[in-house]
This record gives sequence, C-alpha cells and structure tokens, in this order.
Amino acid sequence: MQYWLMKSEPEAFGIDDLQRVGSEPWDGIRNYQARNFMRDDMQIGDQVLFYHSNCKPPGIVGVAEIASKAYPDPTQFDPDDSHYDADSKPDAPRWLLVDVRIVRKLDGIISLEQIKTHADQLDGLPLIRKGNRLSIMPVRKRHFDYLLQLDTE
DNA sequence: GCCAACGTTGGC
DNA sequence: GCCAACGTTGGC
Repeated sequence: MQYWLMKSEPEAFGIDDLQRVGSEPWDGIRNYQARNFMRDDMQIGDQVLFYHSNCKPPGIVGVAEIASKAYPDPTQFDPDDSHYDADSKPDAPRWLLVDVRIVRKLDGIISLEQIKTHADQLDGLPLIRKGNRLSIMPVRKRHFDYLLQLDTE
C-alpha cells in the first residue's frame, strides 16, 4: 500500500466532480515522471490526497484511492483533444492513466498555507519543495496521516 | 551531448 | 497577470 498526492484544477475537475461521478479516469498526464509513478508504482487501493491547484486557496480537499492499474490514456489519440499527442501510436501508447475513486471529501480544506506551517514535520514532501510542479507525487504514510489529521483541528 | 529557446505549471 | 522553476525540443 502506497500513498500519493494528485493535483487537479477545480475549474477542470474538482472534488465535487469526483464525488458526483464516483470514479474517474485520470487523463491528461503528460509528464514522464508522473506517468512512471502510475505505470510502475501505483496499485489498486493506494490512498490519494486530492489536491486543488491553481485556485484560491490551493490545498487538500479530499481522499481518494487508486481504482485500476495503469492503462493507455485515450485522449492521446484524439486529434480534437487538447492532450492529443501525434507522436504516440496505438500499438505503443506513450501516455497512461489510472482510475481514481472517491473515498471522502474533507470537512474543510487543508490549505497549502497551513501545510507550509508544518514544514518541519513534513520534511521531504515534494509539495512544499520550492519549484516543484509534479502533478502526481508519492507521500510517505507518516506524512499522509499527519496531513489528514490537520483537517480536524 | 550541450544548451538556448520555448512552453507549462502553479503560487502569488 | 506575473514570473520562477522546470521539462522538452531541436540546432549544432
């Protein structure tokens, strides 16, 4: 069992959307490091911190879980999709996705600002490393538990 | 293989 | 809207 943080822009797909649909193919990932996490390390049942980015305020808003193994992201083959990749061929797909299922929406939001005040306890968490832009990142269990406990404070 | 140019992310 | 940080591309 591993733990992750996955970013999404709420304007595109937020926690309320995930709660409504229940499970969602996490398409549009076009970063090799993030892809490799999905391909090599994610297992069904892994727990996910659902993070809202590019919004006010950014922060963790829910818990989700991995609901499938990695499989080809169909948007890479769709010329009308903004994530279309002309160099990716169906017999050798470059981009993968996993299905993500809702576990629960948090009572509030664990804001990035709040998270940063706990930097000492969260040492090594990529989210608070300067310049980090990964949209999918591993989270230690210790950090996962610590972050969620901030929601009930 | 180097690196400048460019595009994207994402907090502010 | 700005811009720092970072990844990718492509000329050489």
